[in-house]
Amino acid sequence: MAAEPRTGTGPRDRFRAQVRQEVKTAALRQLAEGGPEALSLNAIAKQIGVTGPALYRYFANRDSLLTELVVDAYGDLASALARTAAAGPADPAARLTALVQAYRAWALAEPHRYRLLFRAPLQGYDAQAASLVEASQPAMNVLLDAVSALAESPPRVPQDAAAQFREWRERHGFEDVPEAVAARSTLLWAHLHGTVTLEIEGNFGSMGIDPSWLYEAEVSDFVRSL
Amino acid sequence: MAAEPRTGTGPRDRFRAQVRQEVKTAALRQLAEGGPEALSLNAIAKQIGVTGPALYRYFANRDSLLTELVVDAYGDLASALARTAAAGPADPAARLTALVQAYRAWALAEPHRYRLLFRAPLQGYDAQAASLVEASQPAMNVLLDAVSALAESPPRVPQDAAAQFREWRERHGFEDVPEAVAARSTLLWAHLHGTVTLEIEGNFGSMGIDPSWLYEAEVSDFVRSL
DNA sequence: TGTACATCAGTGAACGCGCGTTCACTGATGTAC
DNA sequence: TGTACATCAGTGAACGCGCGTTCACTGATGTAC
Repeated sequence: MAAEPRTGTGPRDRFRAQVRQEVKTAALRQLAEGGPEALSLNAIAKQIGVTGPALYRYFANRDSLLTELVVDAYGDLASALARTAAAGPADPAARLTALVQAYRAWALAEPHRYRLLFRAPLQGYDAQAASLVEASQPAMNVLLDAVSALAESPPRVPQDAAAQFREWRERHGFEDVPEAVAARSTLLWAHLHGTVTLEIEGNFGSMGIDPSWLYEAEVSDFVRSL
Repeated sequence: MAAEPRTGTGPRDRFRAQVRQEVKTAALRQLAEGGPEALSLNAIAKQIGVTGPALYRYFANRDSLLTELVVDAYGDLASALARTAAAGPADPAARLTALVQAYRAWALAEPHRYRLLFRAPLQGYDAQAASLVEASQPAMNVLLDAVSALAESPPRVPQDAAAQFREWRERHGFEDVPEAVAARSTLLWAHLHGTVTLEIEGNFGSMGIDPSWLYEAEVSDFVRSL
């Protein structure tokens, strides 16, 4: 009943890895179809043609599976952003625009995964565990870089706010990012998150509005504010 | 077993109204303490010292109760904003700042109710029903007014976006609001929502950051963008 | 190449729990005469 | 003011369901000699 005995490359290990992936895929499909809380081990098991208890060969329990999905999603979002940053235009403003669009596109393509990342912890699930905070860094990193490239002379930020961002920066190994840039990036991220959230929850849809314009205004206002 | 037989003012009606209120209060307490999904009729019944089926005297079913909580919350938020607008400073920019703070304060004071309004519908619950869209109008109204007062010359907005907001405006009886103001207000609202959401979910807390500065920057950037 | 053994995936039954909702019924409360 | 009756709040049992998780066990699979 050990959930993760050891990692090797024998035939059994490959089989394990494959089934684990199947389980995760089924879990995501379930999240996508059912409501956001629809993650039932028994239902997943049924979907991959197995009885419930069999899953305990692959995951210690429901929370472990959930955590793994969250970490995967952070990784996926980060690499989507990194890909955009790498392939995008050299002009900093255009690149930031591309990044914002990539962020939006990722959330729209898989709203259930976006929710997994930023929703309140489900039923006593321990989000903000150390491993999760760590997993969320790379995505933020890409944004920070893009804003840095844009802000030649760091914008003004009140002293006490700056102090908090200085600490945050040092705690997470972003030593080379000016605190004002960190602060400004956070603001952009909060705005982006708000727009994305409302869009994926259908709030703009029920207003009959295509929010594309909001994103454009968001970026251009932001650039002008630097 | 009729859930809402008729409304009068006899002693029995007063009793009914009182119990209904008790039920709602218990429901909110439960939402506040348990996770966001923790709304169990049986648990509510136990809390007010009654068996489960008794609740069906007062609410048709779980969804009805939920809907009523949502409508109440919209009303409460709207009146908090209206109170702020009425009592606030005459200067339009200062008043908008006060409104933003009031919005934030309401969400912080009762995060579970804020989530109730803007979260994705819980397990197949039919949000965006007509009655709910209607209930959400008054709060938006206060915001629209404040932005109107601020925007003497309506800011530029792309044609197609303007057209959508024109329709939205007419559908909801905001005929006297310029579409550009509606568009700009929506942008402000989206930004505000993002910051508030991240704050109540504890994302800034886990970064060790006091987000007050973000709200200030938000409003001043917004005012400058008009 | 063939056999013996250890490993491990998966089963089926069971645990205790909670959920929303229905139903027939009891007993108290207000109302009409 | 007193009695008869209708109204209605609340009960307790039951329905069918699903949940995460444990446990002892079977049977297949890979491995070592």
